[in-house]
Amino acid sequence: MAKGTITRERILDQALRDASLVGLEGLSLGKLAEEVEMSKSGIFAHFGSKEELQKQVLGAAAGKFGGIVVKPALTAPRGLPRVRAMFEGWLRWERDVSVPGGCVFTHAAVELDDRPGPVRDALATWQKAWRDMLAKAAAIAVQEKHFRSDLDTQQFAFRMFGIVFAYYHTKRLLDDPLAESHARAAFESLVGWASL
Amino acid sequence: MAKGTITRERILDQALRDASLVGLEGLSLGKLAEEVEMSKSGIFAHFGSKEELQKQVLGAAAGKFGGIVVKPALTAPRGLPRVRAMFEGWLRWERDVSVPGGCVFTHAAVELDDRPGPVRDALATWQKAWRDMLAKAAAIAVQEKHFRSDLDTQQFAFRMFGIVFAYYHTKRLLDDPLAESHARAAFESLVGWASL
DNA sequence: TTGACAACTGCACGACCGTTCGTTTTAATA
DNA sequence: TATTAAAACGAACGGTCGTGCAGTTGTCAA
Repeated sequence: MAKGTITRERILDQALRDASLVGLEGLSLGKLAEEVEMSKSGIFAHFGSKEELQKQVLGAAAGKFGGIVVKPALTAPRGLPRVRAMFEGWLRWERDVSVPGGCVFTHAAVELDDRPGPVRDALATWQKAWRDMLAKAAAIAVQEKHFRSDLDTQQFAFRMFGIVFAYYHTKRLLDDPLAESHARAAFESLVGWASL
Repeated sequence: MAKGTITRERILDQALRDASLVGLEGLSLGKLAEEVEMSKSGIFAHFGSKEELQKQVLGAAAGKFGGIVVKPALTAPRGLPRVRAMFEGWLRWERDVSVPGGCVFTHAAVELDDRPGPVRDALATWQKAWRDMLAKAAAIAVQEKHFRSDLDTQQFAFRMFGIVFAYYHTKRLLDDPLAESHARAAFESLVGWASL
């Protein structure tokens, strides 16, 4: 692997950690430069603009998310087990060391929902893809007869998002240690609702 | 009313609109000064620090929230009707003209969850108060025998938060026109779960 | 009408922002 | 080892940020 690529990945790893803490807008080239012990212009040269850096941070996050959540879930058996694996993976992702400040997508979603532009577009695309993966997994669970046949799979995905957002909020802002048990209870109830 | 008070309220109204779009960190005294047609230092003099401005913006938001959501809900009959009124008020709040960028609490919650300080503390206090109001309303619904007696009211509040967060995300970032119907469906299902 | 105080302005400050550019160092290649 | 391209640096740019402060304007009571 070329040296430039290695450096770029080190920068992106750190930028991802920063972004999970302060958001994509909060990213600072100067701060980043200190953290990876490079010059500001050296970092800048790798991306050409802050916006490009932000896009690549989102891409890096999507890569990690794929490894931590999506890939393991796809090895789980089709149907309910896979849906469960997605939920468990999602909770795991929120705690992962690569995003010490919590899910960077959640942070970015709130930051960017009123700021049109390519970064927002990229984020919306990732988020829709994940939502549709959840809905698809639910549809497969219907096929496998784990879920009832008249299930609204988009509604199912909507509720799963809700549970994870509430988990994020309850745990991170409210510092409530019961957040995880509340999330699991809500998920089990959701599965029950989908099953019959 | 003293002139200073009137000006301060005009500033806070505009700051609240700004904060709903760009967050509390994104607030800028310079931008605010243009918008209310005052000097930057004139604005600054009213608050003494940006942090104090942020706290007062949260306070102003809490005031509006009280008027738009809490007060109407408390005039609704005890029990399920009041719980419904809270949900409907919450959706109304997200669309209110005073917060064109959506719920300022949601934005601030994500921004501040990793930034300790008095602003974060103030926000967490407001949010816990609202969560506990929801739980209390559910408890009253249990009293009134609208909800089952073994209902976990904190879990109920957790799920209601989840539905509203998912609504916010689906509507604002994903631009999905079905967001509201998904939210209502999820809420009705929640009420069903709590009822028996 | 005058005096006193609140409200507001204008200017300047140091710090940090993203970005540009010419130069120097480092690494790969022949 | 000599050549060449990639990678990183350092200094500077124009701009915005929150903050401080001396001075001007406006308001209201005596």
